Amino acid sequence: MPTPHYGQPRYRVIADKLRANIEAGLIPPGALLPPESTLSADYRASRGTIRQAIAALRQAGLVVTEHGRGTYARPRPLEQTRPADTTEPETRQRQIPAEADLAMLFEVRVGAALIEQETVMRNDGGVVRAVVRTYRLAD
Amino acid sequence: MPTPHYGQPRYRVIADKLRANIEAGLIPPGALLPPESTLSADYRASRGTIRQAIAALRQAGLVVTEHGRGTYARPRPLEQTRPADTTEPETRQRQIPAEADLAMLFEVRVGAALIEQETVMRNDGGVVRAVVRTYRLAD
DNA sequence: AGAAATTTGTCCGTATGTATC
DNA sequence: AGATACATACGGACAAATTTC
Repeated sequence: MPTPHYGQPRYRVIADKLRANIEAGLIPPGALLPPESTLSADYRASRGTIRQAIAALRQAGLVVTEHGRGTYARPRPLEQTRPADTTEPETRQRQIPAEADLAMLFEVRVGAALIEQETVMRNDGGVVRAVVRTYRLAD
Repeated sequence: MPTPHYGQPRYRVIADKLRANIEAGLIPPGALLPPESTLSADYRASRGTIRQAIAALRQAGLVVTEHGRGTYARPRPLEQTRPADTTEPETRQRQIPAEADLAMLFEVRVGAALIEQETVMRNDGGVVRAVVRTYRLAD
């Protein structure tokens, strides 16, 4: 068999099928995907091609892979309820005692009161993109 | 040659060397990198390994690749122009293992690699006004 | 315009290393 | 310690896009 990739390459096709299975709930969020060896047999593709497909899903944020363990479907493609809320950053504020590193920067004693403001930014899928923590003196 | 990847895998080492060459200006911005076949000979690595290294640079946004044409160094990653302005925020970036709280937010296991970017903002007198720490997933 | 050469893209098979169970 | 599963690396082959002659 040569390597004809008319239209879409095989790894793309396989990635799309896996994506469909995940989004359809056939592979529930948090569950392990079948191991690469099984997928290789199922889709009649080499392991390298399967890995390429999984890499595409990983880059799309649909799965996470852990060495020696497996590849998990991402918890929550979701939404529903709340129309525009998903892109809105969540912010929370609290008072904390200064750790050594922050105390040094602010030139206060360790344990001095600081205000920590934490903002969590997520993408449309609800996956955390970044966490921003801002520290100021309490006063 | 077997496959010993003690410490760092070969593709990582190669990627780092290429990155150094780019950032040192040895490969000027916008210029073509040597073709994969040449890199393969230069670094005594298979083409697949070279492609892995380039993929890492591409993901890092340092290069762009075009089918049939080649891989270009990206115009300007960052830095230069340091006007010694004391009120300018100082930013520093490093990789850290995820603490429990951040691991939970990012949905990774404790100890996973995170990028922490810390910016220290001072007033005219040099007193720290605020510290902003931004966390993202490494890679 | 067309053919050849160049260069990246895809795919396979195999072997071995490393992490987890 | 053994089995399972992902990671790295090699080599070869052919496809597809671009450039060159």
